[in-house]
Amino acid sequence: MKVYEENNQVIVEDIKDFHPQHIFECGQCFRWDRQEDGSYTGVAFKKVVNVRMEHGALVIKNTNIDDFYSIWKDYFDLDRDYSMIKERLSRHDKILKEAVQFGWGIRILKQDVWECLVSFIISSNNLIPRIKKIINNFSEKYGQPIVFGDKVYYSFPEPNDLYDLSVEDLSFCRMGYRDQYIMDAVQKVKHKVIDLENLKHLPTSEAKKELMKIKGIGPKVADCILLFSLQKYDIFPTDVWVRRVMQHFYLGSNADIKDVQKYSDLHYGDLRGFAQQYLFYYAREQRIGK
DNA sequence: CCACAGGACGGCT
DNA sequence: AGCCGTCCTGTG
Repeated sequence: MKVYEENNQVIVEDIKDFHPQHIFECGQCFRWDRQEDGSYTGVAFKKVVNVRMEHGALVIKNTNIDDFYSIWKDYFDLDRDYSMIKERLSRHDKILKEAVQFGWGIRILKQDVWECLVSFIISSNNLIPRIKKIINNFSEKYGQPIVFGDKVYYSFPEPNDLYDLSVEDLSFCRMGYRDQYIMDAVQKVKHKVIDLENLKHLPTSEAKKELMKIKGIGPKVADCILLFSLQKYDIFPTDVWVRRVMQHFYLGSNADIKDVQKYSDLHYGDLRGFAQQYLFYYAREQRIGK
């Protein structure tokens, strides 16, 4: 990995298994938007950057070497060998091999825990375009403005920004009944009922139990937080799309979520999280099961 | 106007 | 423990 900075951008040469469209549209994040030239602009860790691939190099605009090493290298999971993961998964069966080929440039981002937690509470019983809109409303109101190009972006609000709010203060975000769940999360963080920084160090099942103390976090939402921000890869978040693709290819239409969990435990082992991402993206883009 | 799409809660057995 | 009506908003 050769890295250098020029003109307020960082260029990382010889990057494999990285395709912005796959990464930002496989359902793991909500704050990245496709630009007309196919690049993606997004907000993470209070920064706005634009990302694209060019001749095998990753080009990150509006950043510098320091931020690359303190933020983006980890965020984009650049130290992980995805070729190895894809090879191992492809050996499983024809379906998974096809899903891996289809989403060849997927990476699992290492997102901020608080942002991920709030975002996936909002995601429950909800559709992706609306989730993005709600998170934008929320950030615009309680985050900090960041100018990039001719636009203003907003950082994701931190717990401190929200301590004094009431549910009524969230109503304009249009998140519906989920507003009280967000306030419950704010209160539990404020009063240290849950310690977000410590979750990473707990075993997966313990961390999951902790997360589910918050209203609005059930098994699926907890699994997403574990996978996308706590680096727990031995889980298989199962939403309707994942259930459908598993029914369609492996388990038949009578399979429920428990059957899906059992199957993934048995077959994908420590690569469950990665398998889920390839299958989810494949299922959604191909509208499998619909 | 109605049907539908999305997980979790809570009250019921 | 498991079942199921209900929660909110936006789209077709």
